[in-house]
Amino acid sequence: MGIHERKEREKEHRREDILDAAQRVFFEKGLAAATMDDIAETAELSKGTLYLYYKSKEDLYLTVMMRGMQLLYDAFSEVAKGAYSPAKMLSRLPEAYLNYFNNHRDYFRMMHYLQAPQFHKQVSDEVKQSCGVLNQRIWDLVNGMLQRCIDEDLLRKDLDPTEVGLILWSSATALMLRIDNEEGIWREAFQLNLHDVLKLSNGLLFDAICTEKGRLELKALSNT
Amino acid sequence: MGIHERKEREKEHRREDILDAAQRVFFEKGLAAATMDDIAETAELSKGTLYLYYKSKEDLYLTVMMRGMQLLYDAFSEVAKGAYSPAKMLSRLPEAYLNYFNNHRDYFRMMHYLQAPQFHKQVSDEVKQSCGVLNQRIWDLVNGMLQRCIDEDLLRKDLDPTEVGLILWSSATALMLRIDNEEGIWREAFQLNLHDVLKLSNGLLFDAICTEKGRLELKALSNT
DNA sequence: GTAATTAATGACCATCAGTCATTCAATTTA
DNA sequence: TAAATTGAATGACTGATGGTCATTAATTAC
Repeated sequence: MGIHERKEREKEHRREDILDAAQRVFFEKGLAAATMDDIAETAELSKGTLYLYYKSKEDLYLTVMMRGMQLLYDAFSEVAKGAYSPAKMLSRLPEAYLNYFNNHRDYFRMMHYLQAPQFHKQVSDEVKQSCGVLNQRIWDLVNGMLQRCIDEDLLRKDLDPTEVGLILWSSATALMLRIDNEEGIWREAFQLNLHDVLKLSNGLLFDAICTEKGRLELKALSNT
Repeated sequence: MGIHERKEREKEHRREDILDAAQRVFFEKGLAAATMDDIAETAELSKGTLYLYYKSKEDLYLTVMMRGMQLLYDAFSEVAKGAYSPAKMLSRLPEAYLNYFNNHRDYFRMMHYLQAPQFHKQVSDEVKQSCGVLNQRIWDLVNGMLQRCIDEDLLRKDLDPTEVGLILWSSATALMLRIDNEEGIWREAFQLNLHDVLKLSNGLLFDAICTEKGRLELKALSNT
């Protein structure tokens, strides 16, 4: 009796098709400007059908966004599992995030539309939870790497890895958001290259959190 | 012939009344959840009248927000003009911003709802320009202060004041947004006090941008 | 007192997220 | 094979909301 299983597969397939359509529309228009009719038309389905597979527009949005979170997880995972030295790993971490920003800009953007809290109303508990789990996994991964660097005496032992991670992440993300939205403004009004500012910001912070040993090893790496 | 002038005053007064009403509603509900009918009811006017005084909901929003920007300008202005030593000024700068965040949380929030670029569509050119001017004035003020600290050999001479300002501002703001939105999450999931993280982040950055002299003077100040 | 100007109104329009009674095709039963 | 059952898909509809405009009311000018 493979009929039931075939139907399940078809249903899953349709779910993915809808998600692909939603992704195209959200990438192009952003959350607010995208309409469910747009997505329905792109998916070549009626609007009502979308609601058989996803509870709300916001659920669809977050589900697309989770694809982006998974990509980021994979990128960090690569850094963690690559057979690098701990110092190499430490220097690869910001590179990996910058890479993600440059190569998956659409996902990066999606991950930061949802800062306004009032919009979380429409998100189903399941999706909220899935998001939370993925988020936690990413942070655990980063924390693990930073802890290793502390153990190896590359980062100061008096610092908490989670605090360090949050500081590095937040400052990098804040500048990336400016690069994404305001690059022209800063170039024209202040003759500032925001990519350089991001590099400087990272450099200053790493200088401040590294041990002497860590600074030396990172410098040695950047010279090769 | 004072009639015309009286009418002008009344019109200006009404404009302010509408803005007060809008402020109350935006503070309570945020941009998305606030409706023009809410604002009209709060102002005890019909919705149509609002549009005689403001071109759009977004215009109203930004005009309220500019009150908050002015307050921030005033706070920084106070720091710049207070008869402090340059070192005192430097230490007061992050304090002033943190103060603003704590005491004018509603305005702080408003200033960060508008990250999504697609919503700027509805903003009139006049309001956009006014915002830009205020923004520029704030940055000029901060840059001036940082330049003074560089001249006084408190901050490293190889750094650009605008770059330093942007780095300090962005990282502080990013953490404040997390405090505002996610404080509970971080406390529960990672036993992290975000206020402490903010302090640490500032400490690390100041350590990295100060000269030896600057570090000593700031340390002397914090011990008194 | 009458005409002209200005302020205010609220019914109305268009858009859009989400719903649901109905349709239609595939599957099962007899 | 024919009838009955299931459930996927539909699209007209609802309610909410930003914005408009013809009409009304009030004030000023002559």
